[in-house]
Amino acid sequence: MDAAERRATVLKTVVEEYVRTAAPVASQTVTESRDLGVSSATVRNDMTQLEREGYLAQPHTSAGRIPTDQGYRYFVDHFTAAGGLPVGQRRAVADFFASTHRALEDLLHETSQLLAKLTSHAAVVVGPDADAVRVRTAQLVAIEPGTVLAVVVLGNGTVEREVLRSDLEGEPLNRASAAFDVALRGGTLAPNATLAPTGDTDSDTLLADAVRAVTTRARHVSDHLYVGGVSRLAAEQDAFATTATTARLLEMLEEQVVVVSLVRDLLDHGVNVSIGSETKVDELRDCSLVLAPYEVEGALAGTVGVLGPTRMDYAQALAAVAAVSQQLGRLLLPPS
Amino acid sequence: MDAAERRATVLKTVVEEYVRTAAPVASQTVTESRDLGVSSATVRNDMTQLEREGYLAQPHTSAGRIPTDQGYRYFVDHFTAAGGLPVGQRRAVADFFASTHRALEDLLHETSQLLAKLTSHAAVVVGPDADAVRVRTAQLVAIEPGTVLAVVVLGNGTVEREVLRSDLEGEPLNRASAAFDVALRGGTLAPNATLAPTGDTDSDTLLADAVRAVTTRARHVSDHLYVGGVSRLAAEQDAFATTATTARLLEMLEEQVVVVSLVRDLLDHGVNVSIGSETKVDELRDCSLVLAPYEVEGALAGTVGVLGPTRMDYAQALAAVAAVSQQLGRLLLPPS
DNA sequence: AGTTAGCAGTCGGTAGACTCGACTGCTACT
DNA sequence: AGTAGCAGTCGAGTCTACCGACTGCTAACT
Repeated sequence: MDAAERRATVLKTVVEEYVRTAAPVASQTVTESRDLGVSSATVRNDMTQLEREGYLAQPHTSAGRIPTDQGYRYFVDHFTAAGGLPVGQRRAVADFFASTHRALEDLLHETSQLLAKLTSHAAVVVGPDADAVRVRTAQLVAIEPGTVLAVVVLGNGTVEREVLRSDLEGEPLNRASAAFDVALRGGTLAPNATLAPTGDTDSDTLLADAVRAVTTRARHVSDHLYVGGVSRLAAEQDAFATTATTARLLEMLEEQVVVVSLVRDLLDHGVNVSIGSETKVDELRDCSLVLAPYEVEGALAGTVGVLGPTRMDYAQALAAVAAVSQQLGRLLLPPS
Repeated sequence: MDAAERRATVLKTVVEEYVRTAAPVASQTVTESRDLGVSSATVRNDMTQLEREGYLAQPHTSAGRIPTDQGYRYFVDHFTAAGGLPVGQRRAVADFFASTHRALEDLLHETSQLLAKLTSHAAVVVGPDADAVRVRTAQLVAIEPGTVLAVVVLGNGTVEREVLRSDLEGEPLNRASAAFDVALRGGTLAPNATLAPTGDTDSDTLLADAVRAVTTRARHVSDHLYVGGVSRLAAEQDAFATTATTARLLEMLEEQVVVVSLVRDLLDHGVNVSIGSETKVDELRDCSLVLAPYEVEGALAGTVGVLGPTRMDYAQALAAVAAVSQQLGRLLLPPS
């Protein structure tokens, strides 16, 4: 083992110990927890170099080292190769997805809670970008006198519906419904569908209403963020500076839009783990995001992620998001 | 002003001051903030008596007094008569409900956030008990080959839908749909509807499926708890003993079921304000709930509430829930 | 050159002593 | 019944000293 290799091992050990104990790691702790065949003095030298290179930091002069964001980054990139989930957890995931038969919203919500439970951190589930989901079928149905329901089935299995006011019924409604289907089917819900006039004013009005309602609503729903395990954030308080920090974090999660676009943005750039200040969002300075996309029929359908302090068990989090995203994607496959 | 009357005023002042400053209130503070025409020594005597009677407590010997739960109770029962909301807030509520046109779920969710913003506390919105909502209309619609959508319109304006697998279409589906409507219309979604056989096996199967799916789902949805402003809870940390307390509180809110049944239970007993340990739930020992039911067409449709520390501006919270619940009820009126 | 033992130096955290000041409760007086 | 005044209590803040957990350096060793 040459010197560079040993330093990498020292870094690895520091990260693991720090994640485990939350206390700065001393050189002696390193030599004790792992047989490097060198003394603590040598480790000390390695540590000073790792600090010079930016992988470690010292909270104060006479203390052990803690990893910097860069240190975690190196750890994640080099030491977290595809670990599986422990059997117990793997089973929990399987059970959850086997026993479930819920509407999509509930499923996603409960998935976020499952992930939170698995990792003991907060978890997020983000729906697919509205522009990326294709319409499988669309129609208009009279449900009460004066009330029409617009129903849209999406590629990821969601059924969106929107209540509309209209006195249309019978054959004119059927024509409007057919036109509605033509306008949307196969396309995305981006609000740019061209509407073929049906030749009937009432139908045209209803049609326009329906398309507008459905497109705006779809955008709304697909930008929805499901958050599970927020209580973990409060429990992890000590990792954050002040209670005000936690409050700001919760606020951001409630606003949803920031996190949703952040998650999408990260995945667009192929990033699966974003550590501390790598995430450019100030509120997330002390947090890391571990993400995995889930796919339905080969198409990106959404993202699951874990949100925890930078001091997090990345290997475990990666295994958890991988397992959950895979199972979730399988479950969402239309049972054709 | 006789002695008893003065003591009540002292109690009132202590509550108001403590709510404002979060610091134990000294006898001198009372005489300064309100012209009682007596000296601080007299107030001290009043305070000892109020303490003996259980309305006030001393954190330690040489400190001012803080209200007990019983003290808050007296305050709420005697000094919070029907205050209105300040114009600015009243306007904010009106604007919110005027500009909104959303699906019910989103509306309730955003209502909880509105209420949180108004009061600077966490807010909850609880849907109506599933057993209390009547079905306005129900039907089955083919949306894709092999897929049928069960649509149920409820008395409070909700539209529930459930995706079912069935190859039924055309006339047999229409018959099943009619039977579905007959089975549910006018009744509640309690899972006890009697199903009249249609004489066709496939139809009967679908019908049974649909009824089962809809009843279980409705129960699920109506037990849903919308929580807004959780970040406020974190910000109010100092009111709670430890960060662990906050975490437990958040956990409970995430579980939903405890809070939902608690809220329903309280309202069933005509309680609008539940203070600290009056709420028998341990996690809520330091919290108060201020509730107001909202009604649609004279029937109880749900509840809005504020969840904050016992040290809360009750008058303001009461005004806020009253304004919001009233407007929400009005908005949910079917625009007939 | 890399490694090591040993030792001096740094600094956070804790414990104890002390003071300050914010209150109360009591007593004696009006 | 109400008040003034005073003694007494106790939390909170400050200061000091000290311990101990580490490091960084130096000099010796392989």
